[in-house]
Amino acid sequence: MIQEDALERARALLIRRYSALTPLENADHALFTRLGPPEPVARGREIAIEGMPIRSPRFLVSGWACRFRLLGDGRRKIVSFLLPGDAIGICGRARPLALCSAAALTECLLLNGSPAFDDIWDDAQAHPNMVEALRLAGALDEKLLLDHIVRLGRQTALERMSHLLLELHWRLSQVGLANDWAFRLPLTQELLADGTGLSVVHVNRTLQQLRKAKLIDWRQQTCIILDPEGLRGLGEFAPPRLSEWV
Amino acid sequence: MIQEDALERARALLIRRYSALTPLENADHALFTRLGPPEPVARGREIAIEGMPIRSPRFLVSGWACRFRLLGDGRRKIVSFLLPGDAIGICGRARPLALCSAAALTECLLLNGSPAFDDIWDDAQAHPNMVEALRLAGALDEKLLLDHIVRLGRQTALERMSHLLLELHWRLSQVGLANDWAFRLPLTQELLADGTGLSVVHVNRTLQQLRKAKLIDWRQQTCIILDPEGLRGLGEFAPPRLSEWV
DNA sequence: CGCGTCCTTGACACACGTCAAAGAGAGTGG
DNA sequence: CCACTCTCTTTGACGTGTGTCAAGGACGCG
Repeated sequence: MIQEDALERARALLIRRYSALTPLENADHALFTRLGPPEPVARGREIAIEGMPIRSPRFLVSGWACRFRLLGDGRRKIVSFLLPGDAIGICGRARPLALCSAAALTECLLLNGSPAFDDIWDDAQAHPNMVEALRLAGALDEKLLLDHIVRLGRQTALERMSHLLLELHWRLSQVGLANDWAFRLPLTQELLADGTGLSVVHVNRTLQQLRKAKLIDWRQQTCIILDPEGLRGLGEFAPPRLSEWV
Repeated sequence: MIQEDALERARALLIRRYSALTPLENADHALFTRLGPPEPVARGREIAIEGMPIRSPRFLVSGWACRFRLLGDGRRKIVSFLLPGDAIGICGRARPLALCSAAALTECLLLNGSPAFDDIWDDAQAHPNMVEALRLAGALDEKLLLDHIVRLGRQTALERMSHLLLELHWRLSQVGLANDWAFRLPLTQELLADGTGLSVVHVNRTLQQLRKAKLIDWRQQTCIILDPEGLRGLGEFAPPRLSEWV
């Protein structure tokens, strides 16, 4: 059954993602078989609403989403992009109010994490590695937020774009969604603008600049980083030192 | 003894800060008597260094500090300001690598939190409220980071400054360091620039604009918010809904 | 008094935003 | 298979918010 097949791939992806953070055991792998029913979300649909209680912990297993905030006059800022393998609404047993909204940018598939998390919080001793992996995932999220702040506060358009592309590539490669330096980037320039704090027009020009400089190639939702070193020189993106994060 | 006196005030401040997040019991209050020796830090001195292991959990009990990142060419971005009552390096028992550097902006006093945290993590059941307060403090930190991202990505200089001033005022008022709408703001304009992602010159002009509009007054390190409503209209700062954060 | 740090100003440059309109593709329906 | 529409990208012209440079104050401090 295609449904089963998708679920199997989702589990493999989650295991890959969290194993990269800290080695997991069979007991941990088993957690991923205990995920709730898959929930497909259509593009544009909201996944969370700022100020409303978080529903339940979920894993994004396919598609792209984002967390965002709106200002009174309609200006929008994308706070972070959510990629396959990312968790949504993990905060122990608590169900606090969402700090920002989240929405699907493409067709998405979510898995309810409640059963697994009930197991984990019921007996944290039984899953020390999984608890550690979740802690590291949280630290990684924070690192990305800090990167984002530096990007917005002190980098030029060209640098921001380079940095963001390198970040996205690194994250996708962690879950096997990058072929070498090529990856699917299903974002419109408007979304990139809201992500980088630029205007659409300027995003367009910045991308053209990167293309003309032969640093990247981007056609039909596929981005290829042609010159990783060159791009790094601009963006100063440093992947997290996972192996040393204890 | 003056030392003892300062310690007593520090404890009261911490209790006030964390009680505001969730009601604490006597057992929790007792934790704050178990804090390590006070560590004074001179202005400009580093408190943490990006990429180095975090030393131990500490509480900032007086003075201002900040977390920051540096870019290759010396550009600096202040990621967040640390105010009295804020914790530094809390992440369970783990001692991961610091995600960014931190430095004292004024003379600071830190208290080592290790003894108290050992108690807490040894037996989390014994201090449910304190654990909850720490979780909320973490959520609050994240909220502030998200605010910061929106500020940098989608607000003008005038809006950013208004937002930041309202945030600082709210945080200081939580620990009793604001007299109504007046508070001590021991920052140079250069630091405000690194905090808002602007240049020093533009910070200067922005502040003058706020002053001319009779929204604020700022002299000798004392800031007075003359027109809270006006400032809020610009900055759109919304204090966290603590009472509803469950 | 002289020095350092910080604030303030003015003139100027430019990165980026805004506005408007014209392509380019992907679907859709006839 | 051709309009037709929609969304998204691309371009040009132009405006402006913010940065940069450079110099001069103001103030505290030794």
